Amino acid sequence: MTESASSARDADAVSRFVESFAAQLVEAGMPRMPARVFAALLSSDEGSMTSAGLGEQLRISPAAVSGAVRYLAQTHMVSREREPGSRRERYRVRGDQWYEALTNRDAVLKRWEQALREGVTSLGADTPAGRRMSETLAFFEFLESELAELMERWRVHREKTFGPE
Amino acid sequence: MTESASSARDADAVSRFVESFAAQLVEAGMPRMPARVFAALLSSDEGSMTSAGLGEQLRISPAAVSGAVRYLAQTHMVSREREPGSRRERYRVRGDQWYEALTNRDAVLKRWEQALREGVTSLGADTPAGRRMSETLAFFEFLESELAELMERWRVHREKTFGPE
DNA sequence: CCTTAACTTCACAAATTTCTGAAGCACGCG
DNA sequence: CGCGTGCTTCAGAAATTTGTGAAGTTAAGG
Repeated sequence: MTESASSARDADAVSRFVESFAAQLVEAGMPRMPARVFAALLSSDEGSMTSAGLGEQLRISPAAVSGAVRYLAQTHMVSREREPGSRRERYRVRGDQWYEALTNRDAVLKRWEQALREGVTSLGADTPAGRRMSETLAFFEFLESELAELMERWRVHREKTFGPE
Repeated sequence: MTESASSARDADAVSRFVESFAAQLVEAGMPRMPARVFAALLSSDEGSMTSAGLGEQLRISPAAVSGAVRYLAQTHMVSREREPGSRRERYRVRGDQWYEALTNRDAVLKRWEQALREGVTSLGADTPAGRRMSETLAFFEFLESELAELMERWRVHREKTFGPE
C-alpha cells in the first residue's frame, strides 16, 4: 500500500519536474517536444528510455517521439541504442556527451564567424562598421578557444567531485 | 558618379550582410525581427539608428520596430537613447554591453539551476536520477563562475588588441 | 493651448510551426 | 517465409507566433 502510494507520488513528482524543466528549455529556445523528451530522459533512473515509454509518460504520439529524438540526436544531446534482439530502441543521455553539445555550439559559432568575415569584407575593414565587426569576430574566435579549455577544466573538476565516469 | 555608384553599392552590400547575419541569429533561436534590427545596428557606421531609419532599411512597420527594440532592450542587446530636443529615439549597440548579454544568459542559467534543485529534491538526492541531476546542477554552477572569469579575460585581451574603449 | 510628429499598444490576419493519425517500411520471431 | 511489432514518414489539422494597420499616448514646437 505504502509502496504503491509512494511510487504513484514518485511518478507524479517526476512528471512535474519534467514539465517544469522542459518549460525552461523551451524558454531558452529549444523546440517543445525535444525539450520534453530530453527532460524525461534526464530524470529517468537509467538515463535512458524506450520510445514507447516516452510516448506514454509524455502522452504524445510515436511520431512526435520520433521527431523529437531525431532533433536531439542531430544536436548530439542524446544517443540511440538498439536493444539487442529486439526492434526496440533506447534513447540515452550520456553525461559527458550532452555537456559538450551544450557548449559545442561550435558549428553555430563557425557560421557566425563566417558571416562576420564576409561582413568585414563587404563593408570595408577601414569603415567604422567594419572595425566594429572585426572586433565582434575577434570576440567569437576568443570565445571558441576558451570554450574548449573550459570543458577540459570541467572534466577535471567533475572527476575530482564525482569520481571517474 | 563614382561617388553615387559607390554609395549605392554600399547600401546594397550592407543590406546583404544584414540579412545574412540576421539569418544566422534566427537559426540560433533569436526571433526574426529582433535579429534583423540587431544586425542592422551592428553594421551601421554609428552603431546606432533611429526608428525611422530601421523601418526604412528593413522595410518593416513602426510597430515591428517597436516590438523588436523592446525585445532587444529587455535582453540588454541594445540601449535606447533620446535625441535631445526631438521626439526621435536612437537605438544603439554598445560594444561591451552586448558581449555580456550574449554570455549573460545569467538569468537563464539561474532559472535552470533552480529547476534542477527542485528536481533533485523531488526525485530524491539518493536516487540515480537525483545524482545525475546533482551533477548537471554542478555543471551549471561551474559554468556560471567560469563565464564571469571568461568575460574578464576578454576585456583584457580586447584592450590589448584594440586599445582602450 | 493646439497641432502634429514619433513611438507604442492592440486586435486581427497571415504565415509558420507543431503534432497527430494513417500509411509505410524493416526486421525479429515463430 | 510471412506475421506482427516498432519506428519512421507524410499530409493535413490545429495552435502558436509574427507582423500589420489603426487607434492611442506623449511631448515638442508654434
